[in-house]
Amino acid sequence: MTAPLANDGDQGELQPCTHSYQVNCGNCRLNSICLPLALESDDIDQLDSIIQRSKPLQKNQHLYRESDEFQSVYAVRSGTLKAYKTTDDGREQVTGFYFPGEILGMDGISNNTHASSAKALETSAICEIPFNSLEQLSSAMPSLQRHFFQLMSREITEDQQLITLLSKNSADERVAALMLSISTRNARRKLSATQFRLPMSRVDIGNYLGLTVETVSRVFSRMQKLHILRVDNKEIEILDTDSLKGMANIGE
Amino acid sequence: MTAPLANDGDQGELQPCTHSYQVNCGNCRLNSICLPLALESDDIDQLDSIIQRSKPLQKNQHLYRESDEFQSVYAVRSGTLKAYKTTDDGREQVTGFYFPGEILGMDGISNNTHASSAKALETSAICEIPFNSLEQLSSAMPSLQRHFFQLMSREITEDQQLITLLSKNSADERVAALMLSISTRNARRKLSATQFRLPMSRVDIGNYLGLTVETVSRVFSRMQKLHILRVDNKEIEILDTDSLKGMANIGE
DNA sequence: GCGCGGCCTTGACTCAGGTCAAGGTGTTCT
DNA sequence: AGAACACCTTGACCTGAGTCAAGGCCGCGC
Repeated sequence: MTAPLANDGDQGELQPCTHSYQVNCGNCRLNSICLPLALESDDIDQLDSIIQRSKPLQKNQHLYRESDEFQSVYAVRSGTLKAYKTTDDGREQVTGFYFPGEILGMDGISNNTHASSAKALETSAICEIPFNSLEQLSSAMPSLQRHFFQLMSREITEDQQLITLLSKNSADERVAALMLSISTRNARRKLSATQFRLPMSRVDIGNYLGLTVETVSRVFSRMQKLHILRVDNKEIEILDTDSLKGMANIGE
Repeated sequence: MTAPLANDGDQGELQPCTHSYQVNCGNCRLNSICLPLALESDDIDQLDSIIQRSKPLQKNQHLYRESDEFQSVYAVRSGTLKAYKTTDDGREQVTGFYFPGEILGMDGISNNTHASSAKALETSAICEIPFNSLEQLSSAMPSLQRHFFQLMSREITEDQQLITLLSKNSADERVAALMLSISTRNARRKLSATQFRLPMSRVDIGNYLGLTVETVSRVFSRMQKLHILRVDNKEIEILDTDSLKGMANIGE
């Protein structure tokens, strides 16, 4: 195991380190999200050894593009990414937002080709996990194999949540649900569950939720009028979580 | 490899055999769909040995229910199933239809709990694949491990297709897309791509596509008037595949 | 054969959210 | 500092799909 360099241990997501990438899985403060399994530290070292950390992605840079050859899955170390598909007639469908600790790119496994594109919404640091090595390691480490099955299964259940949301819920409910989802994911990372900055634009939100920008904007205004949210451009404060949950009208 | 028994080799999906379950993966005519990998025949035998075939499910019987403990994934041998989630306020969201050769239940892996329910739309024969055994076998058989990663990844990309459909497409486009999807899946099983019987009700179709029954019905009428489809209750004939594709306005 | 219940279709009306248009605000580049 | 641009908000209007209501069709049990 490489010894962690002085300043990098808790570097975390806020100021991506541009001069050194000596983070490792053992000292990464996201590993409880990214690797929820109680891996043996030997195992962590093995996993660590296949992971590649390159220099951060700038805002709007692509991590991969639809129809690129699939080589790796990726873990977000800092920043945020959006995944999206382009439809035949050129429109975009945002299929997900990825926050630190979350894994993306798994939709490329089935065809050896990425089924969506992924683009940084802000400067973002990424861990690249070459899939071939991951497969080999998984065969040798049942707990890792299981972990990846679980990760993929979670992606499926989350997509199904979104399907239900799109198919059954009103604009208010959709936006409320997204705010709650971001809140929960923030809390998992030990950040505020009630105050945060949205990394994505209103267009992206609308696109993800199957709404127009105008509608998203009107919903925010409405929620603000009802004192459920304070909205200042991208800064969000949840004033009344219970009402927000009521408005979302869904599980989570 | 065991020699196929006299009558069971091509038993197929039409008349599920209620008196004998001596089908095996080696002689199953769906194995090119279900196991697209060129497995060694030794490997197939091993896989075959962990698969359990029980008696067929009758119409409306559940294969599993939301929040049941997750034990197995399932392959459809004959018949059709629908998977659905029940929302907090008691409404249903159909998340998928499963035809012979297709695998369901993978959404249960992440929590050891099924995230949806699965119910037979008609009498259906099922192969049960206990997940623990599958995991063990996967560790020993890299090609099987890869195959399951791919299957799960395919489920993800299909869900993302549906997300896009729900979020961006009109009622006409949604129904057209579903008809094409069923047509393609029929063709894979060497059945007619242009004539088939819908195993699901209009309610289920509407529910799956985020539409009301009335709208689904109106779309069918419209397509019939345009001579794209012939619709006689559940019997569908595609008269003009190109127009249907035009109407669907999507990739597949 | 008849009556009942489930499923499907059609019509008339309503409304949530889309579209179009205008103006505001914040950020970046020179 | 100022211009240019990207992004956000609000209003007025329109429309596709939902709702409500009625009637038809088909299969099943008696």
